[in-house]
Amino acid sequence: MPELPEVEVVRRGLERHVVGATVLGVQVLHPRPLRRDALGPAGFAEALTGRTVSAVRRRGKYFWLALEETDALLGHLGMSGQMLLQPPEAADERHLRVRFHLSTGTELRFVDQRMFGGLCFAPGGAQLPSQIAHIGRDPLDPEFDQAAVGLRIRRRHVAIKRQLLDQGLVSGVGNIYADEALWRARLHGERRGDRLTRAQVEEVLNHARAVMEAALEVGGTSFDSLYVNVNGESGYFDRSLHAYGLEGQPCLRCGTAIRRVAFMNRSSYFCPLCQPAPRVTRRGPSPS
DNA sequence: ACTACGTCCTGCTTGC
DNA sequence: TGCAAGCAGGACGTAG
Repeated sequence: MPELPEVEVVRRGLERHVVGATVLGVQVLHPRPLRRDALGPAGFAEALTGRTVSAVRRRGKYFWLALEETDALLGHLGMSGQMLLQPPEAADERHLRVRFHLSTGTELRFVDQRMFGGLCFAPGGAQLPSQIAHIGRDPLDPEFDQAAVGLRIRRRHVAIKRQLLDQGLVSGVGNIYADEALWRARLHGERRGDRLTRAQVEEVLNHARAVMEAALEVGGTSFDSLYVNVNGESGYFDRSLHAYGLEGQPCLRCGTAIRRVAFMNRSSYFCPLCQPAPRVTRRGPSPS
């Protein structure tokens, strides 16, 4: 599942291979990935044809191809999306959704099995598409204001894991890196932000940044064959995880079996000894 | 205004 | 054997 490091790997690949290229044609093979596009498949194709990519940018898990520094092609990989550069003679991928013919002679292909991802045309969005104006800066952004984010976290009566996953607060952190950052910070995900110290919040944010930077260094994380970077090469990083997906395995710090609990229609993994649950798990007014 | 939960998707895995 | 349910999960719409 692509999270921030994987998307950054894709961004870099696109930056290297498509900046300067002109879109000669667009073929939409499935309407679903364009569900957030205002123009519809035909309008989408028309709006992009003839445009030249001037830059490739990213915020959190979103990336966009700036078109002559005015409009943009905005994308999100969802759970299983890929941006592949392929020679025209390469066979269509089973889940090929959108094909771009480029002036470089290669094809840019959006492939997405589960179709949680998508593309859309962003008028005037070269610097920052309006569709993602509500997305917060990510911890790898030079302008990420950690003190301000920390303050917001400590003002909310919301569990720390929910806040880490709140893309409007801090973007780029998904379920995997949230669990990893919490394990490193020895914090249970149900601990409420307003019950944490400034140092604890600083620490978990620092760990979130550190684990994503480490993943980026080795080319992104991959847990199955669905994620493939822009060149078709799988990323890898799963060996460095200490909590996510390790139910029943001993915690590397204390040896206690890692536990898995249901959380927001997904799972949370944590060490029950190193990351003790808060005494009050139910939400509500603070006892006074 | 803010928070929380259900829904969207497909394919692999698990269980009866 | 075959089918159904479970699971993965980011973002958004809507309900509270």
